[in-house]
Amino acid sequence: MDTLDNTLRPPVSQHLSQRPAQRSGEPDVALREHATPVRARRRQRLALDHAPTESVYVVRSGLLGVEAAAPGKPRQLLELYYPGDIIRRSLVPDLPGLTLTALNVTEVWRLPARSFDTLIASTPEQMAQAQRRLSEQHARSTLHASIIGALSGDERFASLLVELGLRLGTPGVAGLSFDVPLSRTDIADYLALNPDTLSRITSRFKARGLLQHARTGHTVLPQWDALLAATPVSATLTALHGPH
Amino acid sequence: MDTLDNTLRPPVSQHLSQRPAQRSGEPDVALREHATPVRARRRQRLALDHAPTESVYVVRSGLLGVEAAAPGKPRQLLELYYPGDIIRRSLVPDLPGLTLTALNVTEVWRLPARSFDTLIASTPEQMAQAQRRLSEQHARSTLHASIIGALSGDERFASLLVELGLRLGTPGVAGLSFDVPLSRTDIADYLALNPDTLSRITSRFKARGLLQHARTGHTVLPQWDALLAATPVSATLTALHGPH
DNA sequence: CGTTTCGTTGATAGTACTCAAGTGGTGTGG
DNA sequence: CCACACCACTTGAGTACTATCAACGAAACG
Repeated sequence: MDTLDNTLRPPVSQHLSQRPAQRSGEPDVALREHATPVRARRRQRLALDHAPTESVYVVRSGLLGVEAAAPGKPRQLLELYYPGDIIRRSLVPDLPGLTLTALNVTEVWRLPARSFDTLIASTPEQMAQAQRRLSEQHARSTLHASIIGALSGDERFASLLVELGLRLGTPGVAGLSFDVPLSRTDIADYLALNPDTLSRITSRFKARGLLQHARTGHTVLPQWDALLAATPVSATLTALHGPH
Repeated sequence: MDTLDNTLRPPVSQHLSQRPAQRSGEPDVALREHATPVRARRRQRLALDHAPTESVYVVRSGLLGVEAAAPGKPRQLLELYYPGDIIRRSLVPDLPGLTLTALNVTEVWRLPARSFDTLIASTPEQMAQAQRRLSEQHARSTLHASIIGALSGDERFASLLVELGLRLGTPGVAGLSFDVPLSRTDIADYLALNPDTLSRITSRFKARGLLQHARTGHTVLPQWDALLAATPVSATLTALHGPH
């Protein structure tokens, strides 16, 4: 089942709105001219080659993720990519079973790594913006490691809900709502949890009134403040995923 | 007890040697001129300020790490920095209790972020090298998240031993040997394990003959191949921490 | 309307955590 | 030189959390 592509919705509130792929102006017109627009459906894989044929993807809409699966280990969702993010092989470790997958209906710009590097280097603004974005992605990666390493299952799930709420949520009468672009398995693999355990956690959250969701994947977070209180890293998440 | 600073030793073998801070030539003469050399003793903290007074550190020798400690949670060692690595606030998430600490006797170059950015941008080679290094650090961060999230305690510890062996180890008659620059607590916090649990793991490793260590912190890995077999990510570790 | 897939839930097992006691090395002072 | 305290590490026993396995139910698909 395809879930809706939330990233195309216009922002609704100032504090809990989605952001456009690029914040300030459009310094990526040069990229647009040299890049190939690629549309990917849910579960579609994108090539993640090494240096000679390395591609750079710039996310335009939707959600992607890099997966790994060591033999004998459950699949892992290592990183999530939102609109504006930069994806390339050299940023990702050489793990067994590494794939770049669209979790959603997505649109990306693809261009050869060489072209990307020279284009980016052509103007200082583009360079600065790309570096800022890459720094942000690095920080998010570290934050994710921190969440996986230090928090309990409930706290991890609350952290993900906060992240998705900040990224995709639109305020409504019943609370912040959005369509979850991830399947149950995706979420479990992202949070380093067993799907069964995750199911217990979601049941607990629903019982506590922190979460309502229809089977279509549409989710409502009725108590945003309580959700923020349910994870020790809510401030960090807001800084990295909230509006700038 | 201070442990030795291994990073100044010359390489001994081709496959398991240490690397100099910079691999190819010395493209960082410009940095050297504008940077302030800073020496730090074990446990010394270095400022990790935000944008207005942000500093960039380039590691010259020794080992550093960023720590975080959410209230009510054990301390976490989020990332390790080796010679050649670039450290700056914007690369790290805004976690509670965030500090940059020297785990070792270290020497770093410190310079204002603005100066660093302009210096790096002055020549394409420096820019390329800095980006390569930052990509590598990003990949290491993701790999660490993968290790923390998917592997058992034993596998995590084996992964760390492989990492340290590749970075610091010198071949000897009894096996690969090096001085561990991390305390027991450091290791536990880095691997997201309890110190007690870590102690059990090391005992198990010693019993299996994978590890010998004197209380001075000097460690010998008698069976490198068996150690590689003890972690599913040995190939990835070798790619990121081994000689290039 | 069967078949498949996904999510839920219960029972059980495994792993790591917590608390506490014990051990060995180290440094200090008598 | 020994007694003592201190610290880091080890180890045991009990607990908590998550994983595993299996059964069940509901929705989706042919």
